[in-house]
Amino acid sequence: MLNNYNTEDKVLLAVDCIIFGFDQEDLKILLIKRDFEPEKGKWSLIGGFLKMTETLDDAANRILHHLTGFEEIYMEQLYNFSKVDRDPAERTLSVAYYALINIEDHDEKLIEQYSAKWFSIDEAPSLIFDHNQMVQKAILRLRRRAISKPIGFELLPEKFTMRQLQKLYESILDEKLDKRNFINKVNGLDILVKLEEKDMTSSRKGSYLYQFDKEKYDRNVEDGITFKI
Amino acid sequence: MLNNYNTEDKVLLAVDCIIFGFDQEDLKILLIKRDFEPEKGKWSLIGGFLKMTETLDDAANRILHHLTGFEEIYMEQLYNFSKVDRDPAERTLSVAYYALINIEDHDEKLIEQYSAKWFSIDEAPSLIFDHNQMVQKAILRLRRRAISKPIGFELLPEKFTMRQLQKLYESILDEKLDKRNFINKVNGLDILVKLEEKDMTSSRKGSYLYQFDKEKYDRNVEDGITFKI
DNA sequence: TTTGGAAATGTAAAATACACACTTATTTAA
DNA sequence: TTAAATAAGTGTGTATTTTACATTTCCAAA
Repeated sequence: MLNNYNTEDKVLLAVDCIIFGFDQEDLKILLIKRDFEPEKGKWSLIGGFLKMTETLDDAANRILHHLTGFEEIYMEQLYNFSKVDRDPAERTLSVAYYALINIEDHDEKLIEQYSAKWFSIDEAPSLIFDHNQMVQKAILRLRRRAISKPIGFELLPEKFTMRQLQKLYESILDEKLDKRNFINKVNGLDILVKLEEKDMTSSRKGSYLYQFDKEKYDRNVEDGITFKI
Repeated sequence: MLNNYNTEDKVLLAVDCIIFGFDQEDLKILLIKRDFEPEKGKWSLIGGFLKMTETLDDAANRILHHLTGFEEIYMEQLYNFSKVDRDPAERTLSVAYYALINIEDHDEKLIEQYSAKWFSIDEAPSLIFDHNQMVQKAILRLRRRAISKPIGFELLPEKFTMRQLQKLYESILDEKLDKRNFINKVNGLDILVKLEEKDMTSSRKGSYLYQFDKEKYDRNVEDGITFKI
């Protein structure tokens, strides 16, 4: 084992992003129609290549910002996919990231510009390379994270109803939850602020809006109180 | 976004392995003293570079096999470390893997040959580059895995006592566990075979040896019964 | 045969998770 | 004005899981 850095192989490193959104009904992912070879015209995750001067997180942020116009997106590194022939054009490894964004205030124009489209996760088309595998892994990771960390709120507008929150979790976990048990549990966490305001769009009675209180949550964490849905 | 693979940067990709072992008392990691620059003489994880013709798993296996002589080591990809200047010699990213091996039957000669040494995780020396960070992350991952998947057995000899198993979990989780509760829980999982044989080394009475029954476990999984310690 | 030391064993209490159905508020249409 | 429709809001008992906890058994060695 010598310090022979020069004789070692160098590879292209792609970063591909699974962008999750939630439209009040379904968990969705944002896909683009590839306008270049190989696999031109097919659907794929949004991605790009790592540059010499940036970290993987930087690259993922750059790519996400480019497509969505957002900074400060919630994002987590997922896995490095390295099958030798995964990209037929050239030996390329890809580090998958998943990101959570509030689907409501994304930039329509950018989405159009890249022929991007939101798909419900169970209606998404087949993707190029190993991107389907990436999505599967992202869903599993999101599931595990969402029950133990308060990241679901990243997918919701700042103010949301209990029902919206419940539907979000139902779509992430892919199972029906009991309304009363869910609300009891969430209230027990003591991390939401109930507002005076009501959302009147979904019913005649209207339903109270809530906000996630990050400071309260952080204090809970310090006190060893854990988030668990 | 064009298919300009040629203009993209290529990087060196290292694979570094956190090798865990268990010596009946402490959780340990295997480290080597670097015999090449940069950071010659310092302790580090064992690692190597990805070759053009192999996957990351292949590379990790190759590296592990090289040092331990084993094939079929339990192994999981952990995370990609990508700070731009993490390796002062050249832009290198590293994919960390952690591995679990039965410390008893590793190859002494190979270990010596590479000036490798086992360290208890809380007595390990400071490591080069970002390797300390890798170890920290590996410990957290191992903790999460070990309570939800029966991977602890990878660290034990084929036949082990309940007490050994408990000590193993105590050292992984870094907390004392109650003997009766632990045994009740483990027995409840219905994945161990109690042997006739006893281990006589630790007491006059001797304690029964157990074996992990993978087939039983697999059947449980099919039946939706989950492992949970 | 006594002694020392680890192995083996069970139960009650507490906390958590789960199942489950009716009332309230409000708008719109009769 | 009253009735009907619709989603919101709310609580309790039961089952399950987790936790706390102490004594007896077995064997070898003295």
